[in-house]
Amino acid sequence: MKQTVKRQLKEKAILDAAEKVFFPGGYERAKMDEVADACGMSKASLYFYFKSKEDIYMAITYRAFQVLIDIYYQIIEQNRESNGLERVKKIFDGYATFSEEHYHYHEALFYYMAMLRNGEIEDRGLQNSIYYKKIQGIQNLPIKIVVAEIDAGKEDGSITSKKPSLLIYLTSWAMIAGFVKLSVFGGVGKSSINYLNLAEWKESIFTTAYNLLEDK
Amino acid sequence: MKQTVKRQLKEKAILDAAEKVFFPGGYERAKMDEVADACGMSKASLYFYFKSKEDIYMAITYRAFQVLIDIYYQIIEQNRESNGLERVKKIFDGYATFSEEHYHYHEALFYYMAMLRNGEIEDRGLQNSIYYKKIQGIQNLPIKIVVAEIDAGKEDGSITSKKPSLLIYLTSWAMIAGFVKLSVFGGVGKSSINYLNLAEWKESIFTTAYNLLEDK
Amino acid sequence: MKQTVKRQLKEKAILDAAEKVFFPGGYERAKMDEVADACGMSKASLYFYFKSKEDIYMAITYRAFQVLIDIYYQIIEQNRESNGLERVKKIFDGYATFSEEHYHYHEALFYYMAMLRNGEIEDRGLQNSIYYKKIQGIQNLPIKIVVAEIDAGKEDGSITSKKPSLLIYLTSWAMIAGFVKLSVFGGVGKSSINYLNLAEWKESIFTTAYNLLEDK
Amino acid sequence: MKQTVKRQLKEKAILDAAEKVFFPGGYERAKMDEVADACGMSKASLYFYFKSKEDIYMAITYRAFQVLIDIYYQIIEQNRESNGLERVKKIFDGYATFSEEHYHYHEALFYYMAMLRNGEIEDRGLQNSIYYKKIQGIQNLPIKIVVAEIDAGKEDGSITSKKPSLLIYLTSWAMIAGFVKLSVFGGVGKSSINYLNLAEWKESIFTTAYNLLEDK
DNA sequence: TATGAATGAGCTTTCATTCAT
DNA sequence: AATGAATGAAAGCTCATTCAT
Repeated sequence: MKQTVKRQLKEKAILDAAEKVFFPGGYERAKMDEVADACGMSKASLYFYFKSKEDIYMAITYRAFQVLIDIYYQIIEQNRESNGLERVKKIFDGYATFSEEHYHYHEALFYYMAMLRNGEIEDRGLQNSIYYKKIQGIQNLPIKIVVAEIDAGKEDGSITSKKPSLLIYLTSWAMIAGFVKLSVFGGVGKSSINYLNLAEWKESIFTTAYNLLEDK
Repeated sequence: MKQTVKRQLKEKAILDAAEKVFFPGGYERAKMDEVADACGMSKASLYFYFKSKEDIYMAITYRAFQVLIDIYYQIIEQNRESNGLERVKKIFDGYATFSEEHYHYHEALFYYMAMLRNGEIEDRGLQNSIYYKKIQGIQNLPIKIVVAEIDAGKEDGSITSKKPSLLIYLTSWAMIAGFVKLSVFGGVGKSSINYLNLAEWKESIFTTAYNLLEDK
Repeated sequence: MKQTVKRQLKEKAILDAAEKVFFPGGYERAKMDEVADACGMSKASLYFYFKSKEDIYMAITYRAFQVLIDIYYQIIEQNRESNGLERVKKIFDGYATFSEEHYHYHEALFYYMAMLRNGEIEDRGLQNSIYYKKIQGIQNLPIKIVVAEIDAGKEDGSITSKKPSLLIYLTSWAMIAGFVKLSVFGGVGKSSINYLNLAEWKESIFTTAYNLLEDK
Repeated sequence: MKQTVKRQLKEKAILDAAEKVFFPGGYERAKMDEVADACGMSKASLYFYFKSKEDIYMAITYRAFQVLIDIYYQIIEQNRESNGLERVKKIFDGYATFSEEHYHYHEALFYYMAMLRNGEIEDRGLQNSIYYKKIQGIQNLPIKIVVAEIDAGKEDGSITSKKPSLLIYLTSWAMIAGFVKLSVFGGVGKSSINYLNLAEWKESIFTTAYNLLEDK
């Protein structure tokens, strides 16, 4: 039992280091040497705990899913008393917070989805990665959870929209994810026309998302 | 003069090939050898026309901006008679079409923006790339163009929203871009909950975007 | 005493496993991990019982010598009544059987002799291997035994050849060993010219070998 | 044309170097770094001329076949006037010379045959090696050539043996190959019993081989 | 005794880039 | 203008061996 704990601690240390190394420059540009340095182990040790570089990346992606799912569950837990509408709004806020505070996890999620789309999982021989399998087990949870909450809101009457719950969620997700990706532009733009009050924009995004729940 | 034309033709050939090579697997995974093969030149020749691999990528990104801007201009041209609202709606449609038909350009645009955000331009010594400079000259145009049209719509009374035009555009862009990125999920999902009618979703996205113009 | 027995049992288990792992692909391609797996021990344990990978190989080579010598002794024992000629013939048969049934031991013997030739024993720091020393003690026995039998045959008149006994043995050994190595060709060849009846060939080999004993 | 010549020269240089590096310690122990050093090129250049380490080895093996075949052809050419028996005897001598003077080629031939036997060609992804394909084209030639000469000898009456020609050749080959492998023992043995006059032994080997042609 | 963990030192191979012609 | 050839500098991964417990 102790062994297992120790091992998990080490794996965590590696993943923590890997995140630091992988995210600034992207997966491809990161080097295993750097990961090893970053966690004070030898490169060979990395391979004792993980099968390959890609395996580490899959483990991080798994974390990304876990973190998002945890956030969702927590929000639901903490708003047990509220109605569905309130909970779903909080969830939207939660996603925005997640993608701002854990921008790299957000990226990892999208990177993973792109891999799914392109069929790269098999190209890269990832079918056997334990972490890929773990991800498969939970990759639909974020959607499932929120859709269930939207449904609950419809049931308790707080959400009046007639749109399919899945459609509501995905549209909101798209909007918020797009916002996160683009928000860089509000800050980067230097010409007057580009100037945008980020806070104001964000508020607008959320208003629009909330509106979806009310079928306006 | 002839020389220049010839050179441009070669450059075009290289970029056409590079697009085919770069996009399926991403910039990092693409190899100059493949680009050379794809355009029937020697690797060394590539370096006669472009300074580096990244330079080629910048040239492609420049193309991406050009293509989008062209689409916008064309739409405006072809709808000179309509009012601002109609033109802006067409522009939204145009962006969706662009990102579906030229998915790789869409990606290139976002890749470029990510580089801006992370300050990687300098990290990778791209400040001197001619194409980077060219991009700088037009990178704000897409926004400028659309914002101008929204303003026109407000002027001619067809757009009633009180929101800042930039905000309207960016929010719509975010939504549509997010949709494009996520639409994979509608197709990938196999469980019943994940099943989503893509056309329906898209319609919903556009309705929401259009609504932004009317301040509902 | 018990300890020693236990230890010997473990060593045997390791060597059994090592043989299975070493031979299909050769010594260099075999991995200690595989040996460990094959005998259900940890890699580290291997190093408790043997000094190194090469040491294990030396131990196997020692086994190879032992097995061959045992076969010789047994044949002699079982043919105590026969004359020298008969015993030597049986020994030749025995060698063929040995090299067919224990092909890997046969290979090990030759691998060892190649190492002797190239002076690799010292190159690889094997002088101190206990098993190398053990081998040194018996490496000449196979020759000695058979030469003695040939001499006996000459003495009892059953072997009429005037050739030196050592020469007779080595020539026969060469022939049979060469046959074993080449017999693959009889089977591999697909063109009609390559077709060879292996049994017929083997018989011819033995006839030739037997003839050596009769000085034809 | 000049280009091709130059390239062939370089390839030759690499193979010459590789032989020096590969043979003393064996293929597995050799390092590409050493090969590069030995021919004064960069390691990367090696990969410009050859696809992989194994490819180089296949090229060397191809050489081995070529050298042996050349020797056979030369002997036949130079003994056009003699009868079949004489030519075949000379060929036997030729093989012995080949395997003594080019011991490493001799080894390469056997290494290759072992690979065929074990089906390692496919295991190691060698099916696509150009040199593997080249080898396939000539691997049966040595046998074919000699068998044809034995047949010729039977025709002209100089070879009286009734044995199948293939069998005669393979038996002789086995004997001589075995001799080459074992001859180390004549030199290595230190005890009196091991002392063997190599020349005498060799003579005996050849006498035996020659006898095969006369069906004694 | 036994082993999970750790690692130094390599390994083959890759690739963007440059050079010589 | 074009390219075959060359290469420096990695990169990911491996493995026999050792250490700590």
